[in-house]
Amino acid sequence: MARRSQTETAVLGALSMHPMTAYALREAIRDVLGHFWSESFGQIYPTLGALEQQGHVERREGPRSGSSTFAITDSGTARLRELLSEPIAATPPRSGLLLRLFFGRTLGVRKCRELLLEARADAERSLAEYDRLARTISAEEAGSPDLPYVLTTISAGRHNAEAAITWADEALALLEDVPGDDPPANGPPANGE
Amino acid sequence: MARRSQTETAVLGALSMHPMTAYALREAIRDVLGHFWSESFGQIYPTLGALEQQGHVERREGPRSGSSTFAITDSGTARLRELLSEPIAATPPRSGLLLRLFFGRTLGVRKCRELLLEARADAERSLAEYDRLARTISAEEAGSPDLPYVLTTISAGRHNAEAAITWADEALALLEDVPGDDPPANGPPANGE
DNA sequence: TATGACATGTAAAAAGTTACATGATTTC
DNA sequence: GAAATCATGTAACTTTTTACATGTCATA
Repeated sequence: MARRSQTETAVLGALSMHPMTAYALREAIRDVLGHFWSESFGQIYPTLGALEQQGHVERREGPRSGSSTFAITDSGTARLRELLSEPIAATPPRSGLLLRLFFGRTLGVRKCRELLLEARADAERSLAEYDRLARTISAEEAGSPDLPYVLTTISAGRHNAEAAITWADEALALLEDVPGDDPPANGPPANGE
Repeated sequence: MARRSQTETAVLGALSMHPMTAYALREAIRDVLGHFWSESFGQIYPTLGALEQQGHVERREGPRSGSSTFAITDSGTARLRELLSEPIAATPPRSGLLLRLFFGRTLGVRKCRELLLEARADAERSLAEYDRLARTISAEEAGSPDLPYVLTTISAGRHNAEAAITWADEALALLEDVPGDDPPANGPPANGE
């Protein structure tokens, strides 16, 4: 699955739930899909244009003069089904946190602890945000056939956040026992930055 | 933190553990950092070259004629410490699995179940791999000051994999109750929207 | 002496991000 | 009537991936 077609998936998918303007699409992708997917806005308009040309979406009159609402067409739904059925392209992992911890000897125990505390706090915040989101969406979309699927993805986020908290606590405990070097050696230890 | 400097971090970090050839560096980045970080190999040689010019790494005679072993210098260690201290650049999430599940109504319950079973199996495999890795590294690096940090990152992988398994089971149970539509062939699912 | 692992690199293409440019409409 | 938000788009830039080109050494 070429990368480009993943933008297509996100756009068609969002439109499969409600017709909306390109602007609303941006926001939906940022605020709702945002928890597990990201699209750069620079790609949305070109993709929408291409989808329109292919007849997968239809441009209708928008809420304002000069604005358009886009709706998915039957062929768009078929295309979406096709895209969703393609094998999942593995996204290479990139965790800046783990990269830093891995080289913790050089970074120093103290800073590692700080990073872990931050990560823990972030995860707590995410947890609260997922709960809020689940409540909001359950209310807004009550009875919608999309609801169980949406709740499933939110639950994935919850589980990840919970795992992050457990892990951080464990790692903090483990680092207790590590000699508190705080970078020894040569270089400027407690300075710059 | 510009993207480029993250490649620098990975390269300097790996060399901070052992001096090695560029080839071994590639493998270390693929096999060890690979669980939470990825670098495209096309960047490693140019980055090494730049680091050499800046005096952060030193080229020594390698194990073969024409090959070189690279070692980190004092200024390289200082630079690494600097890079590790920079704020973590948030990497935008991109989960192909969640993107598909989110639009599960269009994809169909059956295929969603298949995806979840696959994800569960993947997580089980990861779990086994993390255990193997932890054993190998504990033996190979016994007593190394890097060991606790390395084990911490492996533990993060374990926790994630465990969370994925719990979540998948939960999601599978939840999807039991969803009307088994399995998209009415090709036509629009519930309507035209 | 052929195969596979070791070893070093480059160039072109694709993808993604960012910042900008522009204007309409609502709300305070 | 000023500010915030809604709305649409483009261009330049950076990053990343992929595929390729080349050669050495051990070993079976």
